[in-house]
Amino acid sequence: MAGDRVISVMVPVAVEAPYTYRAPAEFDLRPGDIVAVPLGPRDVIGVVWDDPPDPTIGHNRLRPVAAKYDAPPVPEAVRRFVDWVANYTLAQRGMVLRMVLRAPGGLAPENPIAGVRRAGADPERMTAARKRVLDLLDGDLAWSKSGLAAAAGVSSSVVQGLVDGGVLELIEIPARPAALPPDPDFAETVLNIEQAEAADHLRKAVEANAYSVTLLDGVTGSGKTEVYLEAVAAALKAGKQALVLVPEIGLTTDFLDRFALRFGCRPAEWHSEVPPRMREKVWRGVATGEVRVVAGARSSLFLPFAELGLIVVDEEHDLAYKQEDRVFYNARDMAVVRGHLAGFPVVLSSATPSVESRVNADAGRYRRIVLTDRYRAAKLPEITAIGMRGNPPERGRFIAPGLVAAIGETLAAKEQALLFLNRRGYAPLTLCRHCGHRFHCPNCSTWLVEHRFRGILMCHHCGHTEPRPEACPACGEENSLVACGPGVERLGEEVRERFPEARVIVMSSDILGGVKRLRMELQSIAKGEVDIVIGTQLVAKGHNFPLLTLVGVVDGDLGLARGDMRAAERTFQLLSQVTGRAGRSGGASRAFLQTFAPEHPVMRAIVAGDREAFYSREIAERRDAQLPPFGRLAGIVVSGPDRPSAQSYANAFRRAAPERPDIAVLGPAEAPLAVIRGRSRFRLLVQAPRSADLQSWLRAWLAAAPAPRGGVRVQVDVDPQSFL
DNA sequence: AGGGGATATTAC
DNA sequence: TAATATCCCCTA
Repeated sequence: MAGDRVISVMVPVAVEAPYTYRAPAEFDLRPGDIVAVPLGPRDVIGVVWDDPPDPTIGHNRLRPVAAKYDAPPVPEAVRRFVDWVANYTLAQRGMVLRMVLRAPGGLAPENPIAGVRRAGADPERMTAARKRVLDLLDGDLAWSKSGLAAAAGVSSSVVQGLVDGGVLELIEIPARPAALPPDPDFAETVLNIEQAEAADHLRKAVEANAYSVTLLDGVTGSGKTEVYLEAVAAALKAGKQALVLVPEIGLTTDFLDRFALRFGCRPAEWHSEVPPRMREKVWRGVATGEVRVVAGARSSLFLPFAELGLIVVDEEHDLAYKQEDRVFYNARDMAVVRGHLAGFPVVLSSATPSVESRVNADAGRYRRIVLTDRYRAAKLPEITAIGMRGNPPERGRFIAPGLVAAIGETLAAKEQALLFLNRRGYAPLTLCRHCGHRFHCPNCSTWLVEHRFRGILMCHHCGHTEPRPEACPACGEENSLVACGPGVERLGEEVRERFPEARVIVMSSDILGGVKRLRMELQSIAKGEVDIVIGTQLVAKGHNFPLLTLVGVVDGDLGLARGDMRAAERTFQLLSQVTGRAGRSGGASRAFLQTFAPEHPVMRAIVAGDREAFYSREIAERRDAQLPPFGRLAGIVVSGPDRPSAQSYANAFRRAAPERPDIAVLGPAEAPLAVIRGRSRFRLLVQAPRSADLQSWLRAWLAAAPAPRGGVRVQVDVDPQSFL
């Protein structure tokens, strides 16, 4: 039609480029505007994008934009971020945009709450219920309709009756905001000298209003949170929004409370447990600028902040920052990119930084601030290694004599102990004493883990479960099945036998009752209602156990066995975090580390409390490691029901290989990496030292090689630094 | 023939 | 991604 324009709209589906639509002139659409557009049989939400419209789409095929939402436009910085992330992760731009638009209800302005207020004389007929309502309505005060009914203990029809009789008048109360505005001057934190200097640096970085990355590297209990909250305060004072990324916010009430002590109220939260209504509120508040601070899981990185001026990544080394489905990204790295694109500082905080971040700091790309003192007189525990060859537990037991003695002493002193074993369930392997049969997962190449409490055998890889039989399925022998090795359930059994009077709790991610129960259990531990806590890595992360004076690590070597590049790093991080749980409130504390390899560099670094020893060794080791040469394919990993075509795709790679001697191709059978979720999808896992070269090479390769049906996905697990 | 499951195609 | 089309295998 005359006056109509042709525009590009990015839709949240798996497509790379925006679609082209006809825009009725009265909409006056500009890039960033949120619209509804027809797509196939339905209408979807889309965003007007900056790409020039595709001229090859015939004008008669163009469909008109259906509506424009009355919502703040998606800011330029967020649009460029979507483009960048899609390009880097080799995901479709539409799928990245989808992560931005994940609160569809957030687009309509929120309905005000129905409220009432006293308007006329007493009703003609007074009842007891009516009187209770009117007694509450003293003066001019407005109440929400439902709140008033609840407070007076009457049904809402009583209130409605008073409205109909003209005694009350209906008014509109604005809906409550997602979060109150945090006050940067609410309560100044008392910092030690080291912290004050660090806070000062961060404050200046925020005031500079320019891109920078600071690695806040401080031992457990050195008060990193207090320091970076000062950066948040500076951002608030500068009129900017701030985002604090945390690995699993659903579980850290502790953090929210500390935030409230500093700023007078809690931040807005964003994570999977936030109910839909609240999500919408937060999304809208972030876009309008009403919400000033968000604490959120990795997906909060894609919120449409109107004026973001700071991102803090807490526990930056945590693996929970990696998303490994649909769009593959590491939120820590993408936070750095977000700061770079919009020109604001990013703070990475950890007691055990990732090796990548340490290397970036050493190379001068990040500024590193080290906090060495523990805060508020807390002391790091004294750590002792127990060599399992020289000092083994009794047969059928898993706690070494030295650790048993230490637990006894701790109980006698009315103190709290934590036993850490990173293995869920009762026993990692079940076999038949008679014929030697071992229980395998039918889908994976792993053993089935016994969960005795639930009476099942379970695969921790794919989730397959089967009941634990009475007789051996191979030879039919009764009562011949034996459990081999310990899991936390079995450890609990041993502890209850040895210390029958102690109050014991076993915590792992498969306890029933979810987050609620977990929070309650953590509270009862903090109140001292538990003597011995036994747990998997759940207990290593973030939770504060103020009464803990003893930590025992039962099988410290567990994580080292796996052949992946980061095994040593992960073990170092986990053991540092879990031993650091002890002694946070001051006083003497101890940790024992049971290990088969006390001479292993990771174990020695933990026992000596020497972080630098670990990092210098690990960095040197990786620098000298025989990395696959540039462009070498480390493997093709395939899953799903589509094995034959996976095989043929692998063969296509093999045929291409002779022309590129630097490419090694491995089919699904030999792929060194385990199964991926997703159906009939292929993913190349690629390692290369220089990601920029790799990216351009991959792009060229993908352009030259026809993609198989179902598509190719490529995950590049490298640092994005070299792109910036 | 026709149901059900898996897989392929398409959307401006 | 979500809706729809297509293909394949099975039973009857």
